[in-house]
Amino acid sequence: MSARPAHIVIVEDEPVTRSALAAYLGSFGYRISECDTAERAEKILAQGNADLLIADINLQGKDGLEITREQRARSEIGIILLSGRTDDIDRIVGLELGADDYVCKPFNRRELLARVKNLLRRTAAMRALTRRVYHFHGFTFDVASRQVTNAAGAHIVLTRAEYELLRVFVTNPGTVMDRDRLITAITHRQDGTNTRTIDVLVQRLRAKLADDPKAPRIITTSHGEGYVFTAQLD
Amino acid sequence: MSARPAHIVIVEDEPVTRSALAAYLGSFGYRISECDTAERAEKILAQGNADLLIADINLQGKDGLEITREQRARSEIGIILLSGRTDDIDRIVGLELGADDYVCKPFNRRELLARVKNLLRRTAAMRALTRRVYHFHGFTFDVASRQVTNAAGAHIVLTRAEYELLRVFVTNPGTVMDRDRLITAITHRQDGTNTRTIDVLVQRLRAKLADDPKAPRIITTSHGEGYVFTAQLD
DNA sequence: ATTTTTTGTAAAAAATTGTTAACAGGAGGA
DNA sequence: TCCTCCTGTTAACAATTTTTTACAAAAAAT
Repeated sequence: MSARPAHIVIVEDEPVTRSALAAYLGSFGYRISECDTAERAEKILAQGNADLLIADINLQGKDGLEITREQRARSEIGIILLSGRTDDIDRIVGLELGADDYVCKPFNRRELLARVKNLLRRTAAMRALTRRVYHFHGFTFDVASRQVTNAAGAHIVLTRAEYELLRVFVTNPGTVMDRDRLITAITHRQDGTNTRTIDVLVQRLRAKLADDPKAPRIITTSHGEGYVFTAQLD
Repeated sequence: MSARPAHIVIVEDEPVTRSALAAYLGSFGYRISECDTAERAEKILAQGNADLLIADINLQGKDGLEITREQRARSEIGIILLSGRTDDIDRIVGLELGADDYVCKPFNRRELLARVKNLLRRTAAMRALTRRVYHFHGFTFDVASRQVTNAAGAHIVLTRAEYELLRVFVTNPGTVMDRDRLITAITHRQDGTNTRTIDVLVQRLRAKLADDPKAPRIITTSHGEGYVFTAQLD
């Protein structure tokens, strides 16, 4: 039984470096997502559950600096840039764009681990303080305090799984998500959980949000694909 | 920069480097305290209003690494180490002691400025957490004197374990903590204590804080994972 | 129109937590 | 020293949450 490990996204198009780094950090219990392009990384980052981004500055297509600029504009995720060059200008530009750290290859992995740990300590505190409140269909959903109130102001009690499910939906509006993705976002188990669990949870969440399954306005079924959050966020 | 400029303490025994650095950072509006020894720096840091520490690793007497170890034990102040050597070992030791950054001389001052800015952004959130008195849901919790008072001003007596538990919660808001972590935080031993002890302590703490277990607002159960402090700290 | 696949729902089963009570050991007082 | 009170801990059982299972209903495919 251990607390949810930090989720680290690695973007690096050189396979050897990438997998070595992933294996090393993974061995310390972090949850690692490996990507070879900026586009794939952004898909994962869009899910909103990543804690730290490690990006190579020299990528084919969109590079590490562009990812840094875009991510910093929308979140406070920790960012560490990797580079093959020990160029001052590159480093300064990266840092001024808001990257928290800049490590030159070849890097000492123990040093990188120390930097990762320190940065996660910083961002953990920041995450706890950034308050996100969503409004839809008269409901108010406070992510930090896990509270939901309806249009009448009544307090709606959500269980942990219902809360996690609503959080995934609300942070990915308009995106069809299949059951596997929803399961991994919700369960704390390691082994495979039956995907039908999602159906039951969706049903209970719909009931609490007064959403009619036959004409859903908040959580819509996408037959053969999964579910989508279709309420208007205001 | 806001009304109150960030306060940066510089410890460097080489006068030229120190005053150049102080002048440069000062020109960006930061409040700078210059010191040439660890002892003087500690006096200023003890006042508790510093936001960032920049320390040379090679000082006469107590060096930068020792300062780092001591400060990290008592606060979450941002720490940047300076060094004349590009030695891997020195750097790793510094980072593992909890320094947020490590810059080798001769450093580019624009780079250092970028690092200072980024680190201050991170610690701004953290500073709110290193307070001594917390307010939530009408309660006041004074960590130093172990006192809790409710909205009516009545004193609430906490036992040692209840106090330790509340302290862990309050200093890690929004973070789901499993029972093992909570156990080791309140009993300072590693051996197998029944994790269900936490449940009983949480229940008693909830009772004293008038938190309904069926719709908790202060200490929320995260089924299968642990507990989270979800009250808004103000 | 019929068959197949997928989803909604209810209810049981499994896992986890809430609550109460009891016990051991330490602190402090008589 | 013995006693009492209090705290931390464990155990037992009740209540709740999560997951699985089963089957009806709906949607898609043939």
